[in-house]
Amino acid sequence: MMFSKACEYGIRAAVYVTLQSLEGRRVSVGEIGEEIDAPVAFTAKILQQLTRNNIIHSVKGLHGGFEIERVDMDNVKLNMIVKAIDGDKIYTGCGLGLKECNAQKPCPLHDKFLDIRTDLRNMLESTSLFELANGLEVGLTYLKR
Amino acid sequence: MMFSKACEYGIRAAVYVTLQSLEGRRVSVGEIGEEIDAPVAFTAKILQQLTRNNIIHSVKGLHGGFEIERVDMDNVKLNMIVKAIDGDKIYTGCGLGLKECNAQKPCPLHDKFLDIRTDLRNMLESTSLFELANGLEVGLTYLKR
DNA sequence: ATAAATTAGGATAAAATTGTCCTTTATTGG
DNA sequence: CCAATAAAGGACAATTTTATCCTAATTTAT
Ligand code: FES
Ligand code: FES
Repeated sequence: MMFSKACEYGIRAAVYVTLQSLEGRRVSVGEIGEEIDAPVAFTAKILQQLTRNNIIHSVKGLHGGFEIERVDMDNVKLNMIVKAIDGDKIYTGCGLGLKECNAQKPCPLHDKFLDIRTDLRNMLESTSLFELANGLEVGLTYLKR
Repeated sequence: MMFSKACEYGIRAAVYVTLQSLEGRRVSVGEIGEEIDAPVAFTAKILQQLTRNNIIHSVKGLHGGFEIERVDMDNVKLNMIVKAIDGDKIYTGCGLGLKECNAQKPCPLHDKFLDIRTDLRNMLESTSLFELANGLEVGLTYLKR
């Protein structure tokens, strides 16, 4: 609705990896797909993007899998994931579909749209994976239903 | 980025029709496509949806075209157009892609997402076509670039 | 009546996104 | 070294969204 499916999966996956890394567990693509209720092979592609962008870390081979370091749980904010997967159209795009958002030659919705986008941006830039994993840990929130 | 392409075209088209109806001019699909820089045949489909939803009015035949009545310029709010074209997933969807947004079993982003969505909703429900056409009329805003 | 203009609507086509499958590469344990 | 395990990556398939084209229906002017 706001993010692509790939991005939604990406965030859910990253949060799940965070949750498990907090317990010291490395997780496989299969487990991730299962636990966030996403197609495994597709999720694998997205995890590749996240590792290439140094958002999570992958280890090949026996006992391998995905993990995230404790510092990164705080340092990685949602906007980094969104940017890695959906690019920055969420920041540069125009709400009414003009080539780019441009205050010099704004679309009729520009001002109102900018307000909301700024809030969205602030939200994404300030929420960390750790924060999101916390609610999960205490059973307040869910990654699938 | 937030609305489908169809919805973006739909809003731009409706605003253009509003602008021209203010001058008493009925406009053709061809002119609309031209003036909002959108594919004509595709725009035609979208205009059909808008007329079926009584958002704008169409007249067939020679000197026909699209128009919108003065009262509707005030009564039609953006949320009606978005709903007609994109449905209500913008209201009911979950930011992280769970089946539906559900406060009983919320995703980790639910609270923060709801704040932003509420603002978006309020914005859409309170801005009318007339308001948007006004900025255009005085040359402050643009429907194409 | 007829011709011209204009929307309505159906059938496709093209492009983008989402999803699957299979092979390769790296790592570990025996 | 060898077998087993797991991510990386390439090729392809399905679905959805976007876009085009053609015909039908409606209205107006002559
Ligand atoms: S120009 Fe359209 S949102 Fe800024
Ligand atoms: S449950 Fe995800 S946004 Fe409400």
